[in-house]
Amino acid sequence: MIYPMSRYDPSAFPPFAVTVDLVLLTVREHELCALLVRRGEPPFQGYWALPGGFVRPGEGLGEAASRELAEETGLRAHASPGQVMAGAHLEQLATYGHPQRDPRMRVVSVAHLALAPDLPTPKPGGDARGARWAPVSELLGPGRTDREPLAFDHELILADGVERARSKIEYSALATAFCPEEFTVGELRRVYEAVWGVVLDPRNFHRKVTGTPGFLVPSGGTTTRQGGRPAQLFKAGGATVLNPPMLRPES
Amino acid sequence: MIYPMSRYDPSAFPPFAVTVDLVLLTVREHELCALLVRRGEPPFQGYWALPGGFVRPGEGLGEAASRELAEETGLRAHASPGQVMAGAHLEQLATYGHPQRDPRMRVVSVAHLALAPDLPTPKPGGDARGARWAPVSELLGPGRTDREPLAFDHELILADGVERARSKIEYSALATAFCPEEFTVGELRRVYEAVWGVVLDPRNFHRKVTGTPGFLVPSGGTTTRQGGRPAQLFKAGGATVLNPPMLRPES
DNA sequence: GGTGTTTATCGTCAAAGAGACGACTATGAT
DNA sequence: ATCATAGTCGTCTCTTTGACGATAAACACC
Repeated sequence: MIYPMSRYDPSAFPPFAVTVDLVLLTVREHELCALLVRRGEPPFQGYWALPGGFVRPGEGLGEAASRELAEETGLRAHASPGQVMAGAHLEQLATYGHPQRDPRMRVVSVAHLALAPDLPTPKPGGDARGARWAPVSELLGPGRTDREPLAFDHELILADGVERARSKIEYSALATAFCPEEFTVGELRRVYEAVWGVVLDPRNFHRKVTGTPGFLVPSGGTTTRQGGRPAQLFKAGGATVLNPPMLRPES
Repeated sequence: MIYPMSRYDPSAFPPFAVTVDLVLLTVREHELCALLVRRGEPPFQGYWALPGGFVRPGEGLGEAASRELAEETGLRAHASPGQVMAGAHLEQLATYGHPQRDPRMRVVSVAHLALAPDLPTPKPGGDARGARWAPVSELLGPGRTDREPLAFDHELILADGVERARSKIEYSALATAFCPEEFTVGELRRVYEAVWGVVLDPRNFHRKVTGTPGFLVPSGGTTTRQGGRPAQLFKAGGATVLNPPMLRPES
């Protein structure tokens, strides 16, 4: 027995600060982008960072993430089991707790992943600090030694979030979270192309998504906003898992 | 600006206790089992609970989980990116932080998922408390209103861990973590059958796993420990993701 | 030794799905 | 009118799957 009798007494153990950080992704101009905010205080003052903040005393983790999301974007989302509401999807990503990840004290960050459609305001307001949508390729591209690093371990968190999003749109209907309420098959295809960084065959893609039951439901209208022949409009169907999955072309 | 200037000052925010809990799964006698320990102190004194404990001051989350695993089973594992070592796989599962999940104070638990081969000792020693392998079906089965509940929110954590394991053996080579270093195709098939709770066609399964490059590598020998015709022995190959995945029969 | 039982392994066949790509349609731009 | 742009429907082939027959090599029993 190498443990003190107080092993089960939480007050006997050193306190941690708990934060939530948000990997908020969207697709803008055919590129996968993440929301960054500029830090106004040390440490990492002036660095770009993922939006986030401390979990409040009476607040659950998902609640805190949902609140942060609303503060940054005005979007509403529920963090429960990957629920989509008011256009935003929010789910827990992973927790980062390296002892030295914050130089001031022991901080454990519960990162969340949020997927949102392209938002009307390029730089979401509601906060005096600077904020921007940064193309993920500029932040994580290999060999980009010249880029300015993100604060803390946020580059790692971002990479994990992007990887989660990339793999999750394979076997779930989550890609629709990047689209407005009504969208065309072509718009959905461009989401996949942007997130995966590939080009997909429009005909096979069309056959696949329209043939997967519950993925898309026709909403009746058509649109011509992409140019070319008018395209049928769809809404996200009730399906959450895709069986069989969308296949990411092997690179 | 609804935030205090101390928004970025961790010491200005209320402290949390941070624990790691372990969903440690194995396959025993064709059944998926989880390791439970009996609580010796309030709250939930006498209840069965997932093994776990507080994260120490200088310790990372994965480190803490790895230490707990070693304390409970003697197994070594590294939590880094799903690395398998000395027969055990360990990865972060999810974090649970409902404000009232521990009646004493605010505790955030970073749950980890561990997969191990059937261990020699039925009741792992190293700890004075009681411990047992409980079949998952007895803990989570639907409609079992008579079963004794687990401590805290551990039933939820266990359910999430089991679901993660079930889905992860579909598209990764993780099922081999349930097997000893050398194993036969039939033994691997029984792992899938136990975890998924289905029966699989031995011929199609054999074709599938031996045809997936990097999944299995022949180790040269054969064994007859299962009775019947001697079976070829394999070791886990280097592959971590299976493409195409194993398909769970639709129920 | 036979015979049955058990498990492993190979083969065959039909159905489903994926990738490649031709053809046609309906819009706007020039 | 012609062209460019996107969308949609089909066709063909190849791969993979699921169902299942057949054979092989051990052991248990008579």
